[in-house]
Amino acid sequence: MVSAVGTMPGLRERKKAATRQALHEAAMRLAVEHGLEQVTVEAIADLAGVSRRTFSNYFAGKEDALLYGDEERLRTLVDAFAVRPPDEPSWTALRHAFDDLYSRLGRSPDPEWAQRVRLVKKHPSLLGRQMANYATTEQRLAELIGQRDGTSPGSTRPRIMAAAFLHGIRIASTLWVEEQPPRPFEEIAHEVMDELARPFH
Amino acid sequence: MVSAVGTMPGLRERKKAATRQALHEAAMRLAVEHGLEQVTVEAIADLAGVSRRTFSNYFAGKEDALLYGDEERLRTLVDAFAVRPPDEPSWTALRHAFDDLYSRLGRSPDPEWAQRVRLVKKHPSLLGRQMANYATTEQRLAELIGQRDGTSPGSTRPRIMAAAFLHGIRIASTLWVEEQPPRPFEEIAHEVMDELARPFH
DNA sequence: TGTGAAGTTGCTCATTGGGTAAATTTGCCC
DNA sequence: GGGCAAATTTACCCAATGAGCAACTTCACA
Repeated sequence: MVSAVGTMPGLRERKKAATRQALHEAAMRLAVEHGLEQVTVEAIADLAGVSRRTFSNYFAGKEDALLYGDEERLRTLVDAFAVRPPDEPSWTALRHAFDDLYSRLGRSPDPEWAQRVRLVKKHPSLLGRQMANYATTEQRLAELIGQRDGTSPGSTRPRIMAAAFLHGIRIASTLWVEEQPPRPFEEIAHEVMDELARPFH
Repeated sequence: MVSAVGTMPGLRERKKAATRQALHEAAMRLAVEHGLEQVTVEAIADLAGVSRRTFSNYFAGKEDALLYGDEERLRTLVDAFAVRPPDEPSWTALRHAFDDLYSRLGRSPDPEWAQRVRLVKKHPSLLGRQMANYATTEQRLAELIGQRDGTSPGSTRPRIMAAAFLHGIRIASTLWVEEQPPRPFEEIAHEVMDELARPFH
């Protein structure tokens, strides 16, 4: 067999990733075309070429399937933060991780992403799942920040920083799809981050 | 009839509020006793003395019934902010509104509240709904802040302040139920708010 | 190539959310 | 008090869902 070099995950893992991605894309297509409420799990599974039962093996519901892209985006961001040089202060490392992912990626970070943000705005059920993603990500990120800064576990500082950063990104993305005329995402995000640095009064 | 004085909302409205409250309390009792997953909508309706269909007229699901208390708490907080003197800067007004509701209420702001926070920590489905509540509240609060500060609509500043304040409260409440030994809630909340004022680095 | 593990599928069932229409309760005017 | 209109509850219903189970298929690894 022509084995690929390095850490190719094996056929099994690749197939799983493929069906997961297929289900996600099917959910997106159908939701954009017909609106979320009109989309059944069965239709998604059909379009992805698997059974309804298999859908349940991958996602807890159509909302999860739809937001899988967001989940990945957040995971990537956290990973990028985790590998920043350890001598960087956390907030700097967060902003650098963000810049690495978005600013360098050019203007439109992800063509589907804007659609997803718009879908979330329309459907409250999506909002819940998305916010839940942010909350769990906040947890993981806070732990990483705590390790980096060497603060005692249970300290409030890392949690607040994690929340501020993530919800800053969230707010920036909603502003991004609202703003008229449109501005590039990273510009808005930077503005939000700077705003966070300024004290409230 | 012995009509009550003042702005009594009428029997119809009072009964609606009563059943809503009854459903909420029934959901709480059952969730605390048996765990959220074991609780069916039918059981909640039974305990509240209404039909399953009536439950649906009040809440979209058991999570909503459970988090009704949180929804009210947030509504009260926003209302308290709205009636602060208009010359106060928004951040000051937010903190004063908070103090009015919590500090003056004595040590334990709500005996059920801690239970709810714990339930949300255990069940991800609750986390989603709760975060959705925060997101919609964030929207309303941002509008009020924008009006008070006279910023142009669509400005980023009010949204960020609303998010910072609300998620500050959210983080404070999770810390509150975690912390060992326990500290009063408003102390933790103040600490979090102060932390938010300090710039990140 | 064989053997066990992992993944898929069809079947099934309890639960759910909501449409509809009948029945009941409340508000209000006489 | 009686009666009518509007609001609310309820019973009945159905499509959709999430998940347990057992058979079947595919993959990994020796």
